Amino acid sequence: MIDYSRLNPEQYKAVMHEEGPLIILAGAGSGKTRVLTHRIAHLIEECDVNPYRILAITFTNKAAKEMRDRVNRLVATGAEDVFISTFHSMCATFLRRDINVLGYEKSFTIYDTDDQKVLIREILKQFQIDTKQTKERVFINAISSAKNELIGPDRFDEDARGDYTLQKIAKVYHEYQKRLKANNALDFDDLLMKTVEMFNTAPDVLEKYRRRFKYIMVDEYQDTNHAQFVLLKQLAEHHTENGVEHNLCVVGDDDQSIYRFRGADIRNILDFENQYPNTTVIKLEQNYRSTGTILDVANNVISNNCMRKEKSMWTENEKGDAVRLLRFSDDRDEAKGIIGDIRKKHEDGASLSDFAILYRTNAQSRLLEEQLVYNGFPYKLVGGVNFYSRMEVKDILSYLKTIENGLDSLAVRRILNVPKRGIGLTTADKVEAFALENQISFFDALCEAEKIPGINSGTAKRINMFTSIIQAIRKDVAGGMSIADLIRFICEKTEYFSYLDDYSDTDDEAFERRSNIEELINKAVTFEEELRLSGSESLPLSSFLQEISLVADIDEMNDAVPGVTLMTLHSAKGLEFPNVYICGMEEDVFPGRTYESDDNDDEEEERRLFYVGITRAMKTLTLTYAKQRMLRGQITFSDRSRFLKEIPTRLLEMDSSTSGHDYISKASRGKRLEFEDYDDSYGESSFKSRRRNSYEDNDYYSAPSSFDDYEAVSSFRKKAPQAAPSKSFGSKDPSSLPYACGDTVRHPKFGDGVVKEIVAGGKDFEVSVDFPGYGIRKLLSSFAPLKKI
DNA sequence: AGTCACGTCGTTTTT
DNA sequence: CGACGTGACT
Repeated sequence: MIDYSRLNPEQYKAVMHEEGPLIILAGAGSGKTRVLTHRIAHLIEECDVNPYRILAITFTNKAAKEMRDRVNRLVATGAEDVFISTFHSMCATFLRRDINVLGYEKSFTIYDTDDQKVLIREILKQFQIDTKQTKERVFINAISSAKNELIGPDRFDEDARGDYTLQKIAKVYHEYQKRLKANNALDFDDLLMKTVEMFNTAPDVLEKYRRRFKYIMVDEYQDTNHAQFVLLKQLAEHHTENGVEHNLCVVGDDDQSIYRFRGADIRNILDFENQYPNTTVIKLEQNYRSTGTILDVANNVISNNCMRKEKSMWTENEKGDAVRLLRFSDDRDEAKGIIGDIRKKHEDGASLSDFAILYRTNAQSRLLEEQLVYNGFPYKLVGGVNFYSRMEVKDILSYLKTIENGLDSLAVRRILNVPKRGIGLTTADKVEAFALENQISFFDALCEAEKIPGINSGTAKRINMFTSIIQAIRKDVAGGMSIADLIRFICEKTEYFSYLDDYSDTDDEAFERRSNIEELINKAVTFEEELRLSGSESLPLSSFLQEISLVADIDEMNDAVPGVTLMTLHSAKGLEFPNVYICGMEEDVFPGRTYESDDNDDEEEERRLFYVGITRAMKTLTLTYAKQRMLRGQITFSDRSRFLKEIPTRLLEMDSSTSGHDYISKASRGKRLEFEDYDDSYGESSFKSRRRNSYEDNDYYSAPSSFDDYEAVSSFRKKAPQAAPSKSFGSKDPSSLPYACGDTVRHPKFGDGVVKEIVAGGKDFEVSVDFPGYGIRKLLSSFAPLKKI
């Protein structure tokens, strides 16, 4: 029996809704995930629906995992049969089964943005297009948005008539698709577009899914694009003997639509009722997350948008603290101030995991990280350089791809001369030309290297070395080697580690790169274990490659690891934290440059982003800005964000120690701040005194205050996350390790864990450590940056 | 073929 | 400022 007692009347109504289209307009913090999970549970437990016939689509893998866990807790059995997935993974799964109707191999690989860039670059070179005139970005963006609109190269061509630039793009688009197909690869946008295409081409395939999925649920509907809209329309026609029914339930909040830049079409949510007649509309307007004050701020800000469905969020929660607005002289002071503030609260007993610092662009994380490291605070950074796009990881993945699917020329080309084999660019180009001419793949051309004109026997020999390594590995894989062993095998055969040593500038860097490979091996182990447990019959290697090409940064976040969370406002969507800081509240930072046009749409999207940020906060919200900031290498002065003016002053508290003036208490009293009144331009002297004023009175505060100190921090930063290299390298005696069984150790990535077992192997020791939230990890003592604590 | 040094350009945001 | 690509040199 399911417990519905914690649902409010609207939530209950949504949960009980069974047949027919349903749109749930769920404001921030209104418990929409609770509604979705309860609805799934209700269908399974009380309506006797086979879980296998329910499809739930989320925005990220993390959200999907969370949803599955929660459904699991609600229903007795069957939760694992519900198809819970992201749009992209779902499409990849569908395509794996039937993409052959479009003339692709089922073993297709998925190209990430880097691969995309490489391919586009090659094409531009081939066509001798001057990238100074039209930058490659333009091509990538144009192709991507075309695909999101389901416009193929031919349609694009037709539409481009009369426009020189568009025609140029059309030509590139054609070639791009041709090459993708030749490489048996799909890019992210293809996953959606090709699925729609597959359904159009093979109605029987579509019918299979239409019959299967009787109930479809979509989260974050406001961020769907046209392709996703069409895909849903295709899928949601469930045929019964009485005709067609649309058991499509979408959940969204137009105020939280923040992905217009990547094709999200807000009209999908605004027009849903017109698209599906007889739609039931339910609004969830009670907020359970934030204090009254925070919600009040959010409502005030978002009310400045015109393009929105009217709704008003309310809460029964207490009013809580005022929202703080802190001013700093520059970006470094801002970082110091925020971390100092967290430190204060932490010493008063708050857990570091309760804090999140949000910013507009990833570049803003650096100074914050510096301060966190300086203070010795653990932190979790979401975004930035993706783990899977690190050079060494991409290298290994390219080996895996080559072994799995020799058609992916991009992967083959990448590793052809990695580690160095004396096969240069000119040779690779000759091979490519030969492959093109003879209509064979790049790899097959390599196999016939001696036949390629212009390649001497010496070079051909070296090429043969490469191809025979690949073929040797392929043979061993057929013998049923695990992915983890396969990676180790690749590293061994190619002497990859010694290549890394040569390649890296410092020992630290080499160490870091090795650790990343270790980490990849760990991920492979975990993946294969899960795959085995789930009883899936899909091929481990290809599903592994698919899975990792579809992980988002946010998916990698682990809630069990303690620490301050750092991420962009975009990544923060769907999350909540007791204490939230939003930094860089300045014009040209947030909102970012919208100089192109006076387009209100851009401003409104930025405002929604701000709204998303505000509504992440449960207890306290702190907004900060700096008068002066380093922006792409230039010191720039900027004004406060226009959004700050939209917050009534009665809800704000300005820190007088940072402002240096007591403007607020006098100026406020119910009316809005007129920021122009406070011209806070100040000279060097006040800059210094402010600096002193801010935090020096805190006797525990010891962040660097001079440039020299800062230099010390930088070098410290480099070393801090890593433990001293193990002195036991080469030794066989476990007691020479700085830790032993039962000790608690710290890992920069996994946090704290307990050493379970130490086994001597090869040159060093394999240490098993139980990290809460990650499970037991096997690490090599000479690689793993473990530190006893 | 591989290395080094210089120039350029750039920043949203992400599946 | 720093990453990255191009070009000249060994």
